[in-house]
Parts: sequence; structure tokens; C-alpha cells
Amino acid sequence: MDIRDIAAKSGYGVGTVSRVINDQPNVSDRARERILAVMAELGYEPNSNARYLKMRSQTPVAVFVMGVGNRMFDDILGPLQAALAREDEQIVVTYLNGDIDEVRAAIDYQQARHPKGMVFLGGELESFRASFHEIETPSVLVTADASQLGFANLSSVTIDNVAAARSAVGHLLERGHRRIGIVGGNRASGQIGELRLRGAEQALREHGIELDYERDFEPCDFIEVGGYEATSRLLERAGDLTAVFALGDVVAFGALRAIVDRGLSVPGDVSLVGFDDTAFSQYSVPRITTIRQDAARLAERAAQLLLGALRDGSSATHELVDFELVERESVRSRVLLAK
Amino acid sequence: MDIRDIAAKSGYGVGTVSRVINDQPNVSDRARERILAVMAELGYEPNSNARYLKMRSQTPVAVFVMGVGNRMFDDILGPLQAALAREDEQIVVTYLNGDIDEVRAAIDYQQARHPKGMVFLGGELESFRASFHEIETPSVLVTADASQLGFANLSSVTIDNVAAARSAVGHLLERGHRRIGIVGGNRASGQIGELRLRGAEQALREHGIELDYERDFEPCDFIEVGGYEATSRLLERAGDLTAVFALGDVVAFGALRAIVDRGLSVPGDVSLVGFDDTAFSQYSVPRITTIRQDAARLAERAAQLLLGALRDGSSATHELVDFELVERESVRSRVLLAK
DNA sequence: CCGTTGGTTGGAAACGTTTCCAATTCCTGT
DNA sequence: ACAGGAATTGGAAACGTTTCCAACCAACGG
Repeated sequence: MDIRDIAAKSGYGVGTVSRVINDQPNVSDRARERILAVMAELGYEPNSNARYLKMRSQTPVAVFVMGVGNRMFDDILGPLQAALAREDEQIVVTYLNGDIDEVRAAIDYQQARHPKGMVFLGGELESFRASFHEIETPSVLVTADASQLGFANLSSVTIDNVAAARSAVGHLLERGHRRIGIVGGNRASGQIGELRLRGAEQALREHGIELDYERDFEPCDFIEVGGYEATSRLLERAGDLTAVFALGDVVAFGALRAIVDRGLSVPGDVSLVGFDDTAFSQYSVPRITTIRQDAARLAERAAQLLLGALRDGSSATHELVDFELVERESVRSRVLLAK
Repeated sequence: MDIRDIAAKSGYGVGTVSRVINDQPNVSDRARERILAVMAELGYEPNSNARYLKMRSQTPVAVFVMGVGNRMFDDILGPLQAALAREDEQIVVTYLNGDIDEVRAAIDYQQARHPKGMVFLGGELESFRASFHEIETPSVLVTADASQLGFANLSSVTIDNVAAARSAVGHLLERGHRRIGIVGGNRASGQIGELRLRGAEQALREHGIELDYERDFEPCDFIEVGGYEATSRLLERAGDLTAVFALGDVVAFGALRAIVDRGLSVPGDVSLVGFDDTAFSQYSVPRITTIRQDAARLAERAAQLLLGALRDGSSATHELVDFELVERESVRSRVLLAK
């Protein structure tokens, strides 16, 4: 069934029918009413391919989730989809784990279909420096800072990861901790781990401590098992740690387990701070002190930025949203002994 | 840039170019080679809208996730997308929470775009009985049993939820528990909660216990906060419970917190069994005894079923995959006193 | 040398829309 | 009653493919 069938049956021309479909002006109420009635009667649905072909509008917005298993991204995805759906934009999601070639292939594949827009959640973007500069499709990075990466053509939404990590580690330092280990982040997770690490380093330095990467830092993927194994290794070689800062809640969750499995208690023996404020840290035993970044808000802003670019062609922007340290039960104060 | 540009530049006709693009026979090697070269040189990408328009093939596979926040679904989504991507099928995801009208609107919306296929994760399908019978688009239900729901036209993949729940509660009973509370499941979560509840009921009955729905059961959404609140209420009114069976791991995670917040210990005072085997139960403190259903396998089978219907028009099937009770640390045996 | 066969090839038609332009109708003020 | 403008309308062209059919060519057997 065709737009022509509707035209014929309603007694109007295809042009008029098309105008009705697209809610355009210059259609008499009588015509609109009649056409709508016929469409309803025949159960007509416009063919989206023909439509998109003509309008040279494109396939849906492509979303890349780089880091399967990072619950934080799952929390962002729902609100993102909802916000975009409100404006009638679909998303096509591609889940990727770190492997660079796989990521590149996936991006090429999606680019080839000329998506209207693109959204990147997490991931290591550095190695796409070359190709990313040429992206003209409206795109937004969530959870990574496009301007810092040097992509002037891409928008982005993040919290200030450096400041947030600094406040997390600062919290530990204020509570008297001096031997602080750090877990999480690696090449595949890219900038985000790096920034948080840098923030941690700064906080330590402000207290006159130089981070020993070999001993007190252990990288890992943002998944539970990564956090578990990394923390086990860390504790193995640096048994005197009194606190651990996990670069993500998923990691923290694994870390908590690892600490307990060594027969230590949180926060009794080791204090723990996470990052993201996912359900993990809210409901685990003990509840984990963490940095809240509001997934819904991040998603909402990302959607607005993308929509802006889509609709008005507004240019690339970097946007910061607030974070907050939320104190829970996983940090214990240490009395500092006089030296 | 056009297929015509390629034709012109290569010196062949558009028909031949099209045949090359689609890997069809009846093209000389010389022609194929030349055309491929020109395509590469010009960086040509066929327009998928024009293509689909002509081929009357359709938009991507639509996936509905009914129950935002149920981590089990997040675990399925990645592998599902990967399996489909291997066969060059895209998915567009819609996240929904329970509200029936919202769900109906979303399904209508997607149906109108004539997706190639549809996949439903979870959700309450009962109220779609009327409309679901008319679905001709190849579709598969993951986590719900189409045949039991009476949808002969839809495929589905599940574990045997009844048997699994029975073995979970059976496990508790064997360990000497007699006062067992149940949390999770509600109208919006549909069949899945019902089936598990039924399994639990059976196990109890086999031990001569009749489930008191008013006292020992508390429904809730499959999210952490739901589990927390439901369990709090349950414990409030039935303080003598020695074990809790949560109908999903997310719920179990909230339940664990609720139990601890009442000053009770798991498994010291109250034993806990979950369902799904997500990362929650694997890494929480204590680790939670649960029913493993293999998300990757579920996803893989769902993809195959859908692909089968897409490619060979194979008809709707219901498939069962294995489950397994995995014993961890959240259940303690009770010595039964002689009565 | 010619009719036949089978593999190549070109090009027109069709897919179902939107958009533009010209034509028509309807008002309005005089 | 009529000119002039605005609102409405119809229809052709275009979007970028695939597909079908007719045409071509080379090889081959008689």
C-alpha cells in the first residue's frame, strides 16, 4: 500500500497526502481530516526507506559502548535512548571491548551507513586521532573530554575527572591514610582512567607523597573480575596499604571482594573509595564511599548536545557536569601517630 | 556520489556495477576488478536507503528491553548484538520500564518501521496477547516462554524457570530451612516472576509447606531498590524467616543489604538464594548462592533462532537451555530439631 | 560460413517517498 | 463585479538503488 493509494482513495493528490503525513501547513482542515481518515482505515504506514532516501536523512544515531560490562555505561544507555526517543531519534548500539581493530572495524561499518549522529561511551580514543579528525557527522563523547583529546569537531560531556579523583583521594588523605593503592584503568579504557589517575597523583603530591606506579598502582579493565585480580596483585606486593582507590565502581566491587578474601575487613583494615556511584556502591556490604556522577544527567546533556547539532547545526561544545563525593561506610579514619 | 559515477568512471553500466556490489555472477573478472578499483578510489558507499527501498528489505532488528536496571538483560544484550553483527544484522534497542502504555507505544512505533525481526527481553507480555498474535515479523522472546503464553507464532529461549526455582528452594529446604520468604516479581515483570514463584511453591509443597502469599511473599521490580524495600517489609512482618529466595540477583543484592541493615547476618541469621548468576552474586560479600543461567548462551541461541527465521523462514520454536544451581556462601544449614 | 548457445553487458523501469512549481480556488477590499 | 493576493492543490521530477529484458559477443559444431 502506497501513498498513491491514499491519494486515490481520498480524492486528493500525493502532494497533499505527503503534506498531511509530515504535518506541514497549507492543507485545508477538510483535506487533512479526510486523508487522516483514509490512512487510518487502510492502516497505512509510510515507508521509511523511501522517505529517508528522499530526505537524504540517514540511518539512526549510532552508539558505541566501549567496555562491555562497565555498569556505568548501562546506566547511561537507558536515559540516553529515552531522551533521544522523545525527539524521535532511534539509536543503534554497538558493544565493543577494547580491541582496537574491532573498534575500528565497527566504526567504519557504522560510518559507511552514514548515521545521523554518533555517541561514544568510554573507550580509548587516542588511537583514532587520525580518523576522528575527519568525522563530520555530529558526534558526542560521553565520559571523555573531546577538547583535551584535541578533537575540535566533536562534542563531549563529562565530569571533571581529575578534580573528582583528587577529591576522592583527598578524602582518604584527610582521614589519615598515607599508604594508598590505586586500581583500575588501562590502555583500552583510555583517557578516563588516565585522568582519574592524574587526579589521584595530584592529591597525593599535595600531601607530599609521590605515587609509586610500580608498587602502588595496578591497572585493569573496568569489570568486576579485573578489579578483583588487580587488587589481589596489589595487596600481594604492597601489604601495608591502608586504603585503596578504585577508578570505577565495578572495579571497587571486585576490589572489595579481593580485600575480604585476604582476610581483611573494609573499612577495618583497608578503606575503599570507588568512582561512579552505581548500584554497587549503594547496596554493597559495606556501602562504598564513591564519587557520584549522575548517569541520567550525563545522558540527558549528551542527547541535547547531539540534538542541537542535528537540528540547528550547533557546533561542537564541551560540557562539564557536577560531581559529588558521597561518603558511606567504606572509609575509616586513621589516627596519625606522631613521627 | 553515485552508482552512476562509478559506472561512468569505470566505463561500465550501472547494472554491472550493481552486480559487482552484490557479488552476483555474470560479471567478467576484468570488469569486477576495474569496478572494485574505482569504488575504492572514490571511496564509494552504497546508499542503504535506496537499497532497502528497492529490495523491500527492512530496517534493523528491533530489541525491546523491558525492565531497565535488570543487570541480567545488560549481560544478554552485548552477546546478542555481537552474534547478530556477525551476520551483518544491526539492532536498535528500546529500553522500557513497566508501564503498559509506554510499551505498547514503543512496539507500535517500531512495528511501523517494519523491522526485519524483533527480540523481547523480559517484560509482561500477557497484556499484549491480542496484538501479539498478529505479529508476522520473525520475533523471539528471551527469558519468556512463547508456547506457554500461547504465542505459536513467536520463538523463545529460556531456561526452565519453574524447575530452576524449585531446585533453588529445594536447596534451602534440604538445608533444613522451613520458614522461607520470597521476594521479587510483579505485574510488570510478567511471566518470569510468576514461573519462578510457581517453582518455589512446588518445592515448598513437596515438603508439605503451603506458601502464605500474604505473609511470606513480597513482590517488587527487578532492581536493587525494589529488592531492598521488599525485603525490609517482608522481614518486618515475618521476623521468623530463616531464609529468603530472591527471584533475581538484582533483587538478591538489595535483599542482602536489607537483611544486614536489620542487624542480621547472611548466612548466619538468614540464608539467601538468588537467581541469574550475575556479577552481583559472584562478587558480593558474602557470595550469593544462585541459579546460573548463561546469558551468553541465551543470547547466542536467540540470535540463531532469529537468524534462522530471517534466512530460511524457519518456523517458531521454543528452546530450553540448561541452568545450574551454584552453591556459594549465602546459605547455611540448619539443624532440624525433632518435633 | 552460419545458426546456436552461453556468458556479459547496458539501460529503462520501478521502489515509495518529498519537493518544487505551476495551476487552481478562495477571499478580500474596492 | 472584479482585480489581486493568499491559500490550497496536483503532478512531475528526483532520490540511489536493483532487476529485468534485450542486445551483444565469442566460441563452436555442422
